[in-house]
Amino acid sequence: MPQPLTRPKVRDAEATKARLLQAGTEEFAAHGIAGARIDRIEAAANANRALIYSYFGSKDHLFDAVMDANVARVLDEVPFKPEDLPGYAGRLFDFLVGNPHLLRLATWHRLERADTGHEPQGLRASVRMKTESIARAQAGRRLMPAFTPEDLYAFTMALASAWMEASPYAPAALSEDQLDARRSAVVEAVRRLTTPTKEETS
Amino acid sequence: MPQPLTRPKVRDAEATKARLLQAGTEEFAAHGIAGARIDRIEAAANANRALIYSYFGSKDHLFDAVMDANVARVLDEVPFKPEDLPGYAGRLFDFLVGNPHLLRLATWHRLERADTGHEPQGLRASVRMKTESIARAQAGRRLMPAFTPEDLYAFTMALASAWMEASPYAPAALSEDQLDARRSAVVEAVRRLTTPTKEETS
DNA sequence: TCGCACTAAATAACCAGTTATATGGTACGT
DNA sequence: ACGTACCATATAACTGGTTATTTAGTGCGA
Repeated sequence: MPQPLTRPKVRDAEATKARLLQAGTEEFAAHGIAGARIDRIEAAANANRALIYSYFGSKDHLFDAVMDANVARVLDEVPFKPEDLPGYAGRLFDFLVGNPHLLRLATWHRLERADTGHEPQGLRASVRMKTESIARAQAGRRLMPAFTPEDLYAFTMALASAWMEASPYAPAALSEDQLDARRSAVVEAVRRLTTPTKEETS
Repeated sequence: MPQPLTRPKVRDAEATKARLLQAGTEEFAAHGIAGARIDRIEAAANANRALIYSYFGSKDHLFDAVMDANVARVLDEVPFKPEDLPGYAGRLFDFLVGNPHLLRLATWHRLERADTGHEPQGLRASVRMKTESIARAQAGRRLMPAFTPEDLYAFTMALASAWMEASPYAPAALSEDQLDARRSAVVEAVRRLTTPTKEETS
């Protein structure tokens, strides 16, 4: 990560934007907006700081662009099926293990940028899609109606990321086995939210 | 919060420290460590900035002191019984609703201060006490052993604060009824983690 | 030759932390 | 009762370094 990104031989605005986004992702994930330093991004991206301003407008807007790009990745790479919320939780857990800065970026966004009204591109629509499909699955009796769709979605997200709230930044501290055990526990927990209890009848 | 705190007529170091802690709590909860401004704390506390340095040493150490004070409050005011994790989740939920900056402070701590090695006074001991008492309750068959004590504790915390991860800073947006409904959902969710499912026998 | 990618240097504001000084209370000597 | 030396509390002004953003260009590539 301290290694500066490599530049193509020819001038390429798109490639430079990509490098700035990559360097911005790491810098913002590590330090947040207020703690991020333009000169560190400049150095890591191997690009001149003025380009940040001509391509993105400001430090804050670079953060927004970083958020948009990363949220898009999650939405693309973690498929969602309302009938299989435990599986979704497991896949989300895996994704967060593999991409530890994502949770940090999302958290910085909530803390530093929630009141600005800017929301990551596509996030609201995606959440609505998910809760509505949960509601349809419940109406079609393919899913327990014990919780509202919003609660069920929030709980699933919370459980999938619960382990990180207690851990330090680097997840490498956990062994393969410990990681598997945690993943199973998360899946099992979500299963219990979507499965009838002893005294309930379907 | 923009209203400066009132000063006693007589000089009183303890009262000044308390005002600095109070002003620091609000400033740090709102902006984090990097975003907090000494001159704003100075103004809000109605005290001189140099006192921050003579009483606490630095901006970072003031943050640590703020954390210690607030963590102590939670530990004091939210009683824990391993046999009643759903009730604990409900009480924690209530406390977080009543004290919205606490979750923000804890989050800033995790993001900005986790790698410094400083931990809030008494937190580690309290967590150990809780997980160990969960383990004892499971051994004594007063609690389902479906999850490890650590997982059960982490999940309970995550569910109690799940609603905030999705909401903006001010929780005032929710009506009394919505709040009650969310609280019930949290309690019910934790109950399902500690109760046998249909196919299980005690 | 024209536009665009890119650069170095400048700028102006900001900000954590320090210092030199003042002030109020208090204990003690007389 | 009175003065005064002493110390903790408090303050205003300052310092030196940092930081986001702008500007005035340079030169590549088509």
